[in-house]
Amino acid sequence: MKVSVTNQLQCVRDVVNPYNQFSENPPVLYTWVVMQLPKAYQPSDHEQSVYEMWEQSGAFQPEMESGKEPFSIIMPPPNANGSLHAGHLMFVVEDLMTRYARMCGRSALWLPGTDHAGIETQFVYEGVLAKQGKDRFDLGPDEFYRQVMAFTQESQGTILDQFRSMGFSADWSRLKFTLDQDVIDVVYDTFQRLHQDGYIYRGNRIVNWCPRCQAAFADIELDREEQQNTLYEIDYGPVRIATVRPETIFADVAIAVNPEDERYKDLVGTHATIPVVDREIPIIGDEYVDPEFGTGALKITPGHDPADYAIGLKHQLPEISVIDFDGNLVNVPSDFAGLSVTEGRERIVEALKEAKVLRETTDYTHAVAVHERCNTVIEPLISQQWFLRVQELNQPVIEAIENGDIAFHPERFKKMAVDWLRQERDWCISRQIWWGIRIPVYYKTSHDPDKDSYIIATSEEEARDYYGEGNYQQETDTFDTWFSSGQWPFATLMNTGENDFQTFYPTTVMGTAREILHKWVTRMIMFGLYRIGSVPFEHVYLWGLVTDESGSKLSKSKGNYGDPMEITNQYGTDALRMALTHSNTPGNDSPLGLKQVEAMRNYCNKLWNVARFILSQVDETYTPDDPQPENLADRWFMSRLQERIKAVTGEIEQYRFNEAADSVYHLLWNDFADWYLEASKRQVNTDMLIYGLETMLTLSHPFTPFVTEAIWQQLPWRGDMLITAPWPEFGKEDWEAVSEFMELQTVITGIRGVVAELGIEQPPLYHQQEELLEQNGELITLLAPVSTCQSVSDGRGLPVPGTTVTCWLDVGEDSIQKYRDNLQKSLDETREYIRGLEQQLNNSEFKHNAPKEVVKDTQQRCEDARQRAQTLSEQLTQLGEVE
RNA sequence: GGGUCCUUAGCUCAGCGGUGAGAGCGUCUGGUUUACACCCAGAAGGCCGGUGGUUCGAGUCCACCAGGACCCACCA
Repeated sequence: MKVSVTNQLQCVRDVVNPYNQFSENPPVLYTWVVMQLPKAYQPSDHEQSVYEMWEQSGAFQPEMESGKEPFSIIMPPPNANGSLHAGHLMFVVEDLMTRYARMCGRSALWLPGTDHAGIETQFVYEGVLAKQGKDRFDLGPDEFYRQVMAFTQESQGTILDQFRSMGFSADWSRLKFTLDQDVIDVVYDTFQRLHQDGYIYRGNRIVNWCPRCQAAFADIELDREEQQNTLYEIDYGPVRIATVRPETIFADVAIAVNPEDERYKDLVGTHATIPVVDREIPIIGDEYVDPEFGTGALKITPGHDPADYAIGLKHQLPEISVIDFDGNLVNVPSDFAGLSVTEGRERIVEALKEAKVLRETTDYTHAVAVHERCNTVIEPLISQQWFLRVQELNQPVIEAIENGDIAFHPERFKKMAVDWLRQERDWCISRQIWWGIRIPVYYKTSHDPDKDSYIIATSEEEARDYYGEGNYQQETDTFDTWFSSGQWPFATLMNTGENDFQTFYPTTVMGTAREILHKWVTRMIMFGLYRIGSVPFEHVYLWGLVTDESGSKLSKSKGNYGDPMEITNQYGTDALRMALTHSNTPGNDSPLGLKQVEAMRNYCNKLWNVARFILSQVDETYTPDDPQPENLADRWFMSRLQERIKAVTGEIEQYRFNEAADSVYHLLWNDFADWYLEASKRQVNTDMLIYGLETMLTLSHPFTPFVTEAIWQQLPWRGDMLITAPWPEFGKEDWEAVSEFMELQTVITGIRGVVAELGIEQPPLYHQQEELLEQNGELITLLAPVSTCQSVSDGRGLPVPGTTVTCWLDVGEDSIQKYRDNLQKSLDETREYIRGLEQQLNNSEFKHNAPKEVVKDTQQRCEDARQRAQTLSEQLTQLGEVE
């Protein structure tokens, strides 16, 4: 007989459950079927079919026009050509939030997309070309774009399949790509408006040039790399300067000194001479110069240093370029022309030595800027680029953040975002990358002096309308990828469905890595406010890196990079998801260890087995009724469930997903499995068990969607799917039951401790008409290693420690004496504890200032402790008598 | 140079001002309990980095110090 569960899951909605196959046969006890299920949860048996069921059912698509409150997250688009890596793992919290919202009855949309990943993909494809002995210049921008597009479309599926295997409940029917024409149109429109409003300009400015990529990059795309260099001190006639870049002396236009510097004060206004070429340059005064550093005199090279560029502008100095786009020297004496920067440096140092102007060299370690993608040293140089003036545009962003229009989780990133926005300089938005969105600009080759030198146009016809007939050249530069992805929230929603933008903008949450707070998050807010007039999201949830257990970043080169797919294959996707959620605190790195994943695999298995046990308690005709607590354990567990539902709900709402995961974990393992399930072996309350199971599955679903749904599909009375089942509501808590059951737990734990410590076998337990024990004797004999639980008129034996309930274990005399010390110690500790509490209670200021509940609580605590101490001491006295 | 975070059990980390400080893993002891050995029961293990301060009350808030991680920045 086939009992494979997964085969049953193919039908969507009208799910077949394992009973149906017996329906024409004589009734078969469900217990029997359940016991045929594997003892251990096998993720691979379920994940694919469960996912297919969800996807085919349309559960990932939000219910539109339902009047439901919308909830939306725009997924940070992964590289269309890439595969799943550590950087995507925290997306599980977005799935978690989406699933939670969906279960709460909201119209939930998690909108996925993929990114063309300009530079990265261009690199990859250039590699492909290199194997054919070609480079991109052999193809030209248009052909190159065409080929990369084909390449991307071919490999796009991988990452999406992997996201599916992670259980991501994104609405794939709305999938967008950053180079979709409708997205590009939105970006063009924004560019047009920004230009009209005067925020865009084209100009010769100093930029961060990567000779490797043949492109300019924004400051934020650079990394710093420590480099060992030499600081050269060189005589420039009357002053001596210090530099690490002697090869740029040909581009010097001035020497700057601090005007307060006594040594050089008088030289300001006179001239210095560039050695080797013997060119005279002015000596100027500027506060920027630090008299303490080097010689206190700074050579000014506006063409090749950003700081010098700023000084040059201030003093209206000329700009000389001596390094070309390949990083070679140009416009220099023929001895140096064509040399690379490094060779040029060596050659000029020799020349300086010969000229006897090189005075001193010192080793110097400093940070040089390198391109974050290829690690090539950046050459600052002047080139013509497109810029966006951001200061004014950032103003409303700062206000929105400070007003709290956007809530940051954790909050500290609010300040970081604002600080960055305040100091951001004009943003160079043009890239000499070909795989990207072409800047919509045309130039007329012979341009009419009465008209602009360029025209914003998306096609040549448009340009022609303005300029008339002639030869046109299209701008080959593309937009910085962040210029377009900054518009992603609305560029997507405007093009995914008729009412999507109206319904889901502003989106609810943006969840992303904290490292792109500046690059992406602040810019999305900026574009949202500029284009739409409202923020693009109401909450920002930021996470750090997923690292290995020692806190190192996961990387292939470090060898600690496990393919996440290997982990999910071995332990199951739920285990990885739960481990990630559990080990992540907002804003911080998450060390992910396999031990943790294993522990969560065990959690999934525990869930599976709890279900197996409970299902074995019902027969196939069972239909659940409202749970009615019948005994103390029922009442306690019912109360405990209410409390936990409330807690988990609150924790999720407050973005404390790790705590929510922890709550769910312990609810299952400790409360449900260790206590309630064990207790219910005495008296089965089926409705309670089922209510507990269903609640447990629901609470756990956002964390571990597969196993919970797989179990849900086993519930014969259920024809629906857990993914769209309602999130549980919580009712009243029963404090009396809680406190009574907890006392019982204390007694049981106390007995277990004593018995284990002494290594004895099931002694009888005696008490003197203790109501709690009298009513729960059977439960105690079931859960604690005692042979019986009896009321006696004259109790004797070893008192059970830690409880106010007076009871004794009937053990041998030597055992009692052996344990006496433990009891004495316990008594001493309790007395010490009481002393502390009394001290506090006697403090009039405490009574005066502390909230009433706290005082009352403290009194209660003290009272309980006194009672325990009294019980203990009486019992010890009795023991003494025995002795 | 500016900023942020971290420092709690052997390891990795939670801990939202309220009082004997928690988890997972690891260690030790004992278990062939038909839900689960991916298990059960028990135990050991902490001056919560240091010094001050605020408070009736501090692991939690503030200041400084020490060590570590990261982000930003135009000292050549």
